[in-house]
Parts: sequence; structure tokens; C-alpha cells
Amino acid sequence: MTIIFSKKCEYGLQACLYLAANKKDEVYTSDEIAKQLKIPKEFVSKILQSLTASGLISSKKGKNGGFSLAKDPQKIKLIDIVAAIDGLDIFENCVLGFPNCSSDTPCPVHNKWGELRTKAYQMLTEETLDVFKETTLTKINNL
Amino acid sequence: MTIIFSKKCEYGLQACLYLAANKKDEVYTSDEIAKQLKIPKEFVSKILQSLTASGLISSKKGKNGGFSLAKDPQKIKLIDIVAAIDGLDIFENCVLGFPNCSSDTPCPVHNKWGELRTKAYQMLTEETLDVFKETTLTKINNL
DNA sequence: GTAAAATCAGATAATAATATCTGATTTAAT
DNA sequence: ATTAAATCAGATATTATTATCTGATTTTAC
Repeated sequence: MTIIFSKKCEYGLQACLYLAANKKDEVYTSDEIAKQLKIPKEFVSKILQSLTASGLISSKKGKNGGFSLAKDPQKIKLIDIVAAIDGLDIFENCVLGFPNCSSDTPCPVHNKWGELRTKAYQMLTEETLDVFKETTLTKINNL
Repeated sequence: MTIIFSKKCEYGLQACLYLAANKKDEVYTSDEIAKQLKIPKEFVSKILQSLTASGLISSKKGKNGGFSLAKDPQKIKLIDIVAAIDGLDIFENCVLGFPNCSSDTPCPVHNKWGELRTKAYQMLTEETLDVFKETTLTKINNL
């Protein structure tokens, strides 16, 4: 198999995009988020809990409770969510699995891959969640 | 966790690079390859077997047996090994895990990610194993 | 204050990836 | 022929990821 982000991370990204695309001051239950995104509800519930612990999401307990973004969508980047869930190892580890891959002892594709990695990092860093509102809504409506 | 290629694939790539960097007409045992690359020998043995089944590697059974590349290093690309082990899903599946991500129903990062994916694909496609001989040897000597 | 609906915490289950083991078969050298 | 050294095939073990379950706690509404 081949993975970029773990399922946890994918679902976390989807959930945050969902929250960013919806009303700022409303909370959404994990059940509702799961239903909208068509992903397992207990699983996304766990993920939202951990993102709450990380401070990216805030939660309201009890009846009429749910989840919302902890900050403005303009202040959250995709990389924040990735960092909170999967960590940033992907941007450090060797793509061929060699240990200690660096410019001193580079693997055969170290430099070329480095460029790509940098671009991927930039992609996840330069734009904030608010930019994705429209496409997120369209995408979800077509699920 | 975050992964690009599976361990299987990483080790497969390493092993093929190792074979490409060494003498064309000699065979190398899985034990030797494992020792040189400092990776688990039974595991790499399995991987080499499956690459033999795929036709990328050829094997010689019995005493003094071992593995060698089935073709010239100039005729093998990294993508061939990736395709044989992990498959090419990574170049098709949505990075955010959305189903049916396409230009019709794109996810929020569909286009930007598409570019990166294309470049990664090119990187794995445009160069053949022989190009990596030197860096492979240096890297292995520093393990 | 009671009930309903939610998060939360921790345990458990199911599945997939990684790694190892056992024995059979093949081949070369003596 | 016998032995040693290798691939090969299939089973097993280990670990990590993904998913679900159970019950406790929190909060709102009546």
C-alpha cells in the first residue's frame, strides 16, 4: 500500500474543512459531521477529540453540544492539522527509507525529492481554510 | 503516521538500487543484501521473491544462487519497482481521502496536488537505475 | 430534578502491515 | 550420493492502524 496521510489525518482534514465551510458560531456534532462526510462516526469523534486537545478545535459538551473551529478559518492552515495528527515526519524522513538521509549522506533521490517535499509543504502552508470553503461545499454535496 | 511508500516498497527500491550498483553478472543472496542494507533478511527475501515473480529481478536457486536484476539497469526505472510493489494508487487517489476526486468533482486541493503528483511521477519515471550507482554506493557505505 | 443528547475516556475488536519461522525444493561442489 | 547453501512457499507472530463499543460525565430543556 501507499499512503500520504493516515486515515486519521485525512478525516481530520475533511472535518476541519467541513467546519470551516459552515457557520462560524454553530457547533456540529460528530454524528452530523460523520454523516455529511460519509465517514465512520466513532472514529471521527475520536479524531475531533484529539484535535480539541491540540487546540485546533473547540468543543461544547452536553446537549446541543458539538464541535467548532477554535480559531477563524483564516488562521488555520492545512499543515496545522497534519502536524497535529500525523506530525511532520513526512517532510524529514527519506523517501527511500534510508536512515540519516541528508545533504551530507544523501540517498540517490535526495535532492530531487527535497524539492517536491518543499513544494508540498508550501502548498499545505500558504493557504488557510477559508480559501477552501467553496470547493469543500461542492465536494461534500457530491459525496 | 505518514508514509509515502510502504516498507516493502522502500526495501524493494533499496535492494534494486543495490543490485544496480554492483556487478551485473553476479548474483547476491538475500542475506548479503540484507546485511549490506541493514534491513531484515527474511523480509527482503520475500520482497525479492515477489519482484522475481514480477519479472524485474531474476533469481538463481540452489547453492551459489542469489538475485540479480532481470534487465540492464538502464532499462529499469524507479516507478517500475513502485508499480510492482505498492501499485500506482498514490498517483490516483485523493490526498485528502475524498472518494471520486477528479476534475469534475475536485477536492479543495485537487489541482495543486495534481501538479506535485505529476512531478513526483516524472521523477520516478525519467531516470533509470544506472544513474544512481554512485550515490547508492556512497550511501550504503555510510550506513 | 429528570431526561435527553452530547463530549469524553478507556477498553476492545478487526484489519492490515511488518517481520519471522519452518520446512520443502533446487543446485553446485565434493 | 551426500552435503551445504541457496530460493521458494506457506504458516505464524508481532505490531500498528483503523474502527467500534461501553459507560461516565457534562449540559440543556422541560
